[in-house]
Amino acid sequence: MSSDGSVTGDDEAVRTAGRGRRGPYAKSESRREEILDRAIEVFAERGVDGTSMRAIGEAVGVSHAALKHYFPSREALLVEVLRRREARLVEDVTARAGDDFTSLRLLADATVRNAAEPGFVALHTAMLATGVLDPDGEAGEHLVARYREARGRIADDLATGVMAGRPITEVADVAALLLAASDGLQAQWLLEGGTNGDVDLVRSYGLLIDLIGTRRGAQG
Amino acid sequence: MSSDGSVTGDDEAVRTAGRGRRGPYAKSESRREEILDRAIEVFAERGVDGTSMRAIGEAVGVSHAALKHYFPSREALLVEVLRRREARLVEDVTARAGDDFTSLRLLADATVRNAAEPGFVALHTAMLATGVLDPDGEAGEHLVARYREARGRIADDLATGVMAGRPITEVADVAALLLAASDGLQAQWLLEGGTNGDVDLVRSYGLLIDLIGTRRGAQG
DNA sequence: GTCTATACAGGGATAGAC
DNA sequence: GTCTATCCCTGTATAGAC
Repeated sequence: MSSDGSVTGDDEAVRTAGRGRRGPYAKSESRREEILDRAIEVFAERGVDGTSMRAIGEAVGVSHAALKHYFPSREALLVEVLRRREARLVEDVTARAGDDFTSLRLLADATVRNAAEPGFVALHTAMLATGVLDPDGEAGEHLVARYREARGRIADDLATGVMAGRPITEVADVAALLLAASDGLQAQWLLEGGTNGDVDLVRSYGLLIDLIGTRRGAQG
Repeated sequence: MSSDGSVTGDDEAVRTAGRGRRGPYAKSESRREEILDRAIEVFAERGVDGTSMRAIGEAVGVSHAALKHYFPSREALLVEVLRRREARLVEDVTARAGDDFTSLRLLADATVRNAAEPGFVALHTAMLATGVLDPDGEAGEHLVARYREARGRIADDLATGVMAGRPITEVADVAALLLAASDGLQAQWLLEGGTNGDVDLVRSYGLLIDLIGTRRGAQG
């Protein structure tokens, strides 16, 4: 689901990432990684709202203001957490899929994974709202890119698969619909208390996938 | 879409709403209404993030702390704004629908209305995230009730309409799916800059409705 | 480059005036 | 019942030490 495979997603950081030399950003990079690790720990323990800059700073052992040398804002830091998680999810799901994977199958697998990580689903929902309120902010820019890339990839796959021969606008709409339903169902699922609640995330999403995979008769 | 038709949605307030007598809550009620009116003005001018308690307080002419006598929190106040808007939307859409309205048609009409009010769509998305992060908070409680009611009503309508004869779980899943797709598409739509962007909210949602209305072959 | 100190605005909570 | 004053905690911003 990520728009790229990088873990850091930071242009400057990428320049030196993984190399042993002591370049201008070498230390920054490892420090960034450490801060992210701590942030994820705090996040796992206290949730999104509990992950304050001061709490992360405490976990790292520095003042909250020091974090701004590595992340311009709390929003940017949380986006980075999200980015990491997305990259990990893509890896895991594509690995599991083996040879015969389609976007539809990938999406279904990702949903199963999501159902096992309610904390990250909540983070995604929160960042989506943040991005919507400010599309030019860190969350917004990341999500715009991520959704564009995902819609494009899904649409391509659909166009050469189950929707071969359909008009492009319809294919594009279905791609948007697939991502939208995932986000919306996740929200209702969390609202109902997750897996124990009345909303069955995996089953409902599976229904949409079936609907698209087996549909007939739409005039086009 | 609201779980009820009330504008205030407050049990105590409802007791005296609309009556002329000077009961214990009469003054509170008109003051609440005034605050909400001002809040909506501030909200329209400065957006969700700009609608601080202090800003509303200024518009009303009191300190931000005074607002707490009418609304326990900013979250509660914004939920009330949302509630009002939902009630208005239901009125307008049902009025327009005339005799032959189904949930499917109503949902499509509501989407057209939503596309004309991006500010409120953003508010809804923001409150949804707030509710997800804390389902027991004001936003969470309202949304849980609202979605349950909406899912139930849509499911009933589907069961006696286009989905007659289908298994109940499938009908319930489609109901959740219809609300989910609406929320998710709205988010992508706002992310892409609204009506001028690459995501066509009304068209994409219409496609889902067509998909459900004309579907065949799903094994039941 | 890394970090502390500090100041400011926001939401929330409480005490107490009237 | 209505409201101000005030305090706490948060994210953010800046100055400046090293």
